[in-house]
Amino acid sequence: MTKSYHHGNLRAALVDAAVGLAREGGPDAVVLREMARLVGVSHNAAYRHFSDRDDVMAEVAEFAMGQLETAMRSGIASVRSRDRQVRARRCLREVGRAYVHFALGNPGLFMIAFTVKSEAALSEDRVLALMAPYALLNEVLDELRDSGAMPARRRPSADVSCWAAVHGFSLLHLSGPVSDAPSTEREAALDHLLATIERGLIAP
Amino acid sequence: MTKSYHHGNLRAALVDAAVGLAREGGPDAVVLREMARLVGVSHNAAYRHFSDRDDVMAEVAEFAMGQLETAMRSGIASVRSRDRQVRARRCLREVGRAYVHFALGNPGLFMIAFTVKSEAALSEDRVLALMAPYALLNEVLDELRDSGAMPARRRPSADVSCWAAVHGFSLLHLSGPVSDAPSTEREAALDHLLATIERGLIAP
DNA sequence: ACGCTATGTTGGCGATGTCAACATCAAGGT
DNA sequence: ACCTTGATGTTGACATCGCCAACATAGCGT
Repeated sequence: MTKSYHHGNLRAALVDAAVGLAREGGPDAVVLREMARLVGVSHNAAYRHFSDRDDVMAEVAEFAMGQLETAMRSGIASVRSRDRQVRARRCLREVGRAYVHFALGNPGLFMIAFTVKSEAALSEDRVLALMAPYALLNEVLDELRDSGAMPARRRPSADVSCWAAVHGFSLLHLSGPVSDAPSTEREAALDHLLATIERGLIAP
Repeated sequence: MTKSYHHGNLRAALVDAAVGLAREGGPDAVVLREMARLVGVSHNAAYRHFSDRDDVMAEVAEFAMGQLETAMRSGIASVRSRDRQVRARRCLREVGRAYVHFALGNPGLFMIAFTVKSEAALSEDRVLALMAPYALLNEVLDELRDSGAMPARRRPSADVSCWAAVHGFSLLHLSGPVSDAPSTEREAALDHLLATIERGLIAP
């Protein structure tokens, strides 16, 4: 019955295929006709489930952001400290490390997560899903302030600063001039970056 | 005579057109056939001067990096301090500010500057040209260390940290979730970011 | 049983990057 | 002066892609 004229859940299958393509070759590899080929359906079938290629991209981006969020959450979960301030600081570091590790480990997905057209009309909950990692970072920073580890006056801009640092680090290593650095060196550089940001935020 | 069969300096004209397209619409707008149309020459003419579309992109990227470098240099030139340490710190800030301002002021060019395929066979001097902004940042950081403003042990990873911060900040505002922030707020966030990084690097 | 609507399919259009074959010019050796 | 040669530009074609229109089929409610 799976071979019937109607696929049953073509949409999910197409998203799967799109995610697969995205993993392999990044944004440019997400090709509607190739998705259809993979699923065994004829081109144009996707237009019954997606309005547009951008619509597909947004779907993949949502998936990627979800993956990124769980990666960040498991980073937080790995923190064991009892002291509240120490714990808050560790959480920030682990969130940052998880972010970068996800980006470097899933380059295609990561690139797509930030390829969403701003002009594209996004539904309310889709926007919410795309912002989940950002919201999580904000929680961590709130705790950093509430625990007293960071001066409260730094809180408003801390989110952008932290995000910029790890985001830029990831991109420099993905499509930038330091993309050929060995992983041990890269890890050391990441440690230094996270430490620098932490010092900058913590300093009284 | 300019209307002769042979254009004279088609290559330069094509690069001009490509840069123009890049300014308008970013990487995707750099279309070989459109370049040819703008110059008034038939498609495929570009293949006598460029091996590939990637070759054209590399050319535009080189131009963009050149512009970025001069922007950074004029940022440095605006620093007036006499004290060596203060001066070094100001230079770092102005370089960072110039980087971000260039990115936000020339989104298309900036995006292309970091779109160069790593696999593409780049000539030695082309690689050098593409790394010029990076080299300039390194000079500034060397002076920050030599002046004693920054502990020497921080020097090795400082380049990546600084670059990551401003690069990430730029991208978050260009294609990220904070792209709709008003410019005054954006400028304040940039100040905070630069201050945070500076604190993180300077701290003993 | 009938029809309505969601879902797939076929065919086509315009655009793009790239290749192959051809045309034209500019220069230089004889 | 002429003719060859290599560089430069053109024409035409092919494959691929996103998207639109027209058509076909299946499943569901009445």
